Parts: sequence; C-alpha cells; structure tokens
Amino acid sequence: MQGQERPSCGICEVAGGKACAVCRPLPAAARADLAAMLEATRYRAGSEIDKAAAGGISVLAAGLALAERRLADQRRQVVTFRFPGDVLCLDSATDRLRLVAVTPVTVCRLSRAAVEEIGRRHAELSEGLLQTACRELVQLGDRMLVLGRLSAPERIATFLLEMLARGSGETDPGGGTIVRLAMSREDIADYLGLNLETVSRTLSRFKRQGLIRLPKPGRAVIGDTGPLAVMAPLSTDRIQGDG
Amino acid sequence: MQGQERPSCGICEVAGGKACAVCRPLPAAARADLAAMLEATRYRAGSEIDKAAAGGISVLAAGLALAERRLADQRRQVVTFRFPGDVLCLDSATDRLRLVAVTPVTVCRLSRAAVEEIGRRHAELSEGLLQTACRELVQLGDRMLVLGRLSAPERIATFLLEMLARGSGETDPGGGTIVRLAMSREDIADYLGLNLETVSRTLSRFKRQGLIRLPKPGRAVIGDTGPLAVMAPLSTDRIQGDG
DNA sequence: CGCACACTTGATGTAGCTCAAGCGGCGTGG
DNA sequence: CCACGCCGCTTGAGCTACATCAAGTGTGCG
Repeated sequence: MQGQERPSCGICEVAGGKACAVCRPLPAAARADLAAMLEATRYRAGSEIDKAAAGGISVLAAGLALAERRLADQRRQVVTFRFPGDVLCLDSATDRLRLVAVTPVTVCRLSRAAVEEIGRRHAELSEGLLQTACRELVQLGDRMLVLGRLSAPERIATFLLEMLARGSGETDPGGGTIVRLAMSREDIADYLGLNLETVSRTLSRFKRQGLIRLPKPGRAVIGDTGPLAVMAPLSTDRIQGDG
Repeated sequence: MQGQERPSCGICEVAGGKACAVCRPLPAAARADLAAMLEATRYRAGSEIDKAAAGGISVLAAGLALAERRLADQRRQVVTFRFPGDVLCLDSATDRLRLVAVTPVTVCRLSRAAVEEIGRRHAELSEGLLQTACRELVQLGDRMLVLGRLSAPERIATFLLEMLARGSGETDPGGGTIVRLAMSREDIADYLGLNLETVSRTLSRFKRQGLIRLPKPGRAVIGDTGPLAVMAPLSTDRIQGDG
C-alpha cells in the first residue's frame, strides 16, 4: 500500500517522519536502491564516530552528535550539532573535524562506490549534496555572526531557539514546549564560544526572569518564544527572511 | 588585456596566472565555451556587488571583495574576504550575505542557463562546485575556531598569515614579504570579531616587537613568519596537516 | 548510604570594549 | 607650491562583560 511506504530508506529516526538529507531529494525508487547499499553502525555516548572514507557519505540516523575542532592546547570549538537526518560528514569537508556521539547514536553510511552508483542513476543525489553544502554555508554564516558579534545572553537565547526549532516540539504538562538539551553545559559553551560557568549563569538568569524553566537536567521548557526572540537578533532575522 | 592567451577564460587576474575556481576543473575546450558566455562587470570601491541570479555563479576576476552579514543594529560580521579567482556567490548560499567591493573590482558572471549548458557538456563543472563548497566549509570551520576561541593577538597573527598566503608574495626592498592590506582596520575588526582599536593596538604591538613592519598604510611586511606562526595555533595545525 | 560528576553560585581578575584625544597622509583649493 | 581639512589610524584612560578560580549543591548510581 502506497500510503504506508516509508518516507526515507527506513533506518533514520527523523522527527516528524521526514526523510534525511540524502533521501529527501530522491524519488521512491532511488530510496529503495539506497536502502540496499546502506550500512548502519551504532556508537555509544561519548565515543568518536569514524568518518566516511573519501567520497563516501554518512548520515546521522538516530541520536545526537557534534562536530568539533580542537587546538593542540585542547581549546575546543563545537562547529555544529547533528540531529537525525543530518549529513554527518560531507566528503572532505570533515578533514580537520572530529565527530563525537553526544548520546548513543546510529550512523548510516554510504560508500564512495555506492554514491557513484546511485549518482549515475539519479542525478538528484549530487544536486542534493550541493544543496546541502550550500545550506550548511548559510548556517555557518549565522554561526560566525553569533561567535563574532553577540553577547552571552544573545548567544544563549539564539541557541535555545535553535534547539527548539530542531526539537520534536513536545509540550510540557506544565505548559510550554520542551527543548531536549542532551549535550553538557561544556558542549554548549564550546558551541557558543563561552565558558561553561557563563552558560550556566545565563540559563539561571533566564530561569529567574521566567523566560524558561529547567525542570530536570537535560531539558529546558520555553513558555513563550517572544521574549527570547527579542534577545536573539538572528532568529528575528530568520523569521523575517522566511516570510 | 582581453586578447591574450591565458590559463583561464581570459578575464580573471588570478595571482600566478592560475585559473579561477570555476575554470580550474575544466578542460581547455570547456573554458572556451565558458568565455563566450561570461559577462564581466566592474564595481567601484565601497559599492555593493549584485548577487548572481538564482542558479547562476559569479567569480571575482580582479580586486578585493568581502561578504558580510549585518544585524538590524548595524553590528557586522565579515564572513570572508574574496580574492581574484574566488567564487563570489555560490547560488543560494548568499541569501543573507551582502557582497561589498573593498577595492575597485571586476566580477565575472555566469547565468543559470549558462551553468546548466556547460554542466551538461562538462560534468567537471558541478563536481568542481561541490568541491568549492566543501573547501569553503573547511575554511569556515577554521573561522569559527578563530572567532570562538582565539585571543586578539592570536587572531591578528592568524589573519596576517592568511593574507600572506593569499598575497602575491612580493618582497620588500628592505627584506621580508609584503602583505597587501587593502581593507580598513574596521573591516579587519569585523572579520575577526574584534573592534578597530584592538586591531590597531595589536598591530602596533607586533610592530614594536619586531614581528612586522608597517611601512605605509595598506601594507604590512613580514620578515620571518616563524614568530607569527607560533602565535597562530591554527596555522601550525595547517602546516602539520599539509605535511 | 556515599561517591562521582555535572551543574550552580560566588568572589575576583583581566582582556578587550568604549569613549576621547591626537596624529598624519592625502586630496583640494588657493 | 603650500595651507587646510578630512578621514583613517593610533594612542590613552577607564570600564565592563566575561573568564578564572573556588566552593557548594544536587542527582543518579553502585
């Protein structure tokens, strides 16, 4: 039955049953081709995720991962968080990056040969990859503005709204939307170019000001996005841009 | 100028006579195709550069440009500087970016139709574009580390070595290599997430310490890259990575 | 029950920002 | 040719936001 057909290759746990970044541009037939060539691997929380071999692609099927860049003295920058459906590793773009599982994770890998095989049969694949890369470029532009020009509260507000946008939208019994924060304060700090104490203090302040609740570790609840959006100059931008 | 045989389509003034990012992956025959479809436009210093229409590509042929992101309150982040041969505007990746000519500039534009036409005949084009996008992603990863985790002197040292790497390598009569800094202190500040006084002070300090000379506005002279490289944790990384 | 670990909170330090003069090179106009 | 004014740059003094260092607190797990 056609309505029951899965939106993706069948491995990803993408929120809302949407397809992952690789499957999305492909027609159903191609997805079947894909599913036969995929290799799924699991990693435990905290472990490093192997990168795809040159020319291959890997997609995060389930869990939360991050891409980090580290200096010799251990200073760290978290470049992005990766959610289910995100391309983890776009070919050579990850040379200097380490991919780390934040929670237990399932990774879905497509070898170079498979990419070329599917690419030959379905031009949508390579177009989709360029699209993905361009979307990443836009996102990294936003990130640079955050890192270069925003104050600590602005960064945290931007971050919360970003996590809200990527979350499942689950509502809290006490009202408001739950934002799962599976990563540690230190991960957040390294993502935002702050230190972990500043992250903690700022979240506490937001809580005192009634902007968020922190019912239990690993989650925040946002009652009204309005006040946060006012503090986050980028997200208002984004809303205007999306029209 | 227009009539001479060149390694590229004939418009770009890429240092060392190399081809631009679009021409590079293409065989000579394709470059001829390309040259016939190009449209070159000049902009004066300080003016905004029109983006290519959706699906089109534009390349910086001559001069220095920058891509910036701006907030409503005029805070600015310079995302990249663009040198001759760089792709200025990779399709939709520039939605939220403004492209500004730092010096007088020549831009070389390829319409969507032309991209598709060449792409059909030469698969190298679209592969080259994905490569370009991936290279940009790597570079933006570096930039995030700079913005999120480096001190002001580290940022300036990194910047100087970056500009050195992209420059023509011309040597100063008094010894050392000339680094052309066509952009203002404010541009540098917005590129590095600092303010213009900090940039100025740090450059002055480097000068006092004998790391650089500042013979005339718009240029710096680096005698020995060693001490700067020691201060720039990223560039040492890069050297290790390349080795 | 108690240890470990992540997080919070507090006290203090400081790098870089802000505000405010100077300086100098260049272009304009006498 | 020189005088003047503009603009980008430099330099200084003081401030503040965030980092650093150092306890506490609580939660989950053995």
